Amino acid sequence: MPELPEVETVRRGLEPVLVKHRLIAVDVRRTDLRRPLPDGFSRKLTGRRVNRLTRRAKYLLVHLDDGTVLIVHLGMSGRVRVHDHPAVPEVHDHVIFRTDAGQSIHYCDPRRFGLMELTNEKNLATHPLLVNLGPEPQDLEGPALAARLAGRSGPLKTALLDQRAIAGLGNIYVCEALFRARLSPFRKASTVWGRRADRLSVAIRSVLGEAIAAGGSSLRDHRQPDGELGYFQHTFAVYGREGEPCPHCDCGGGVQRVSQGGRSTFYCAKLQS
DNA sequence: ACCACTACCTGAAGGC
DNA sequence: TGCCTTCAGGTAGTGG
Repeated sequence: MPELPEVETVRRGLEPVLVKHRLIAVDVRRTDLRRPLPDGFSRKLTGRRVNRLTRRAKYLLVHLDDGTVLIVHLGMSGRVRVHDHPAVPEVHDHVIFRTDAGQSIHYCDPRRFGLMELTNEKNLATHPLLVNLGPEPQDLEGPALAARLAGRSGPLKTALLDQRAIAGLGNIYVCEALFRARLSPFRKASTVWGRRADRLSVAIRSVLGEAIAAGGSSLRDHRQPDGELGYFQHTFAVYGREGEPCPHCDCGGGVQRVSQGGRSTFYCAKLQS
């Protein structure tokens, strides 16, 4: 689930739970996420107060009162659940944070592609995980987007997934943005400039903005023991809709699915060029 | 510098 | 019911 809008939704959901609160316990149940949790993870976080919660691309950043910054990535299957009272951990709840307000935050990640790292404010900007990230999509108007795509001979789809070019998009929102912009996923990335780049920029920002707004409306689900995130997918135009009629034309072929770089691309062959 | 491909790990879904 | 294959929102490492 976690692309930029989902991480932003998690950030907003956790803000009232964490900010200005103290971590009174950090229980590590598994250390082997995508990379091992740092040494002394629990000790370094326990007792700290959370000053701010920010986001960079798909990374969640927890800023603590001693200058420590906890970097969290949700990988493919990372989820966060807030419990108002201590709760029995589920199988894939790998890290549990407890706050001085009595709430517990369970970090759940079945595939363990997520990660947690510790750094500090001083080294945050140059941290290896963050230093090569491209700009946030919200900051990229057409010309700036074109500049990020210039010189790239590979397909547009692949370029948009490259976090060094533009940071925060994943497979779903790339498909959706390309459909909105009426651009072919196979088009050479460097051919997107001028009006096409304007269109793509608007499409990216609108699809992310709408997804965040939809996520925001379901934040209360975080609080509920059985609450699942799952809302915006009902509004996908093409993602996961292979074989269904194209929502904006009657091309007959409907939504197609192909594999690009090992990932599924959903698109309409007639509308997107 | 870029690109295609693979690996990491578990679970869900579909075919037989 | 069960076994097998395929696929899934991410990133990083390899070799061409």
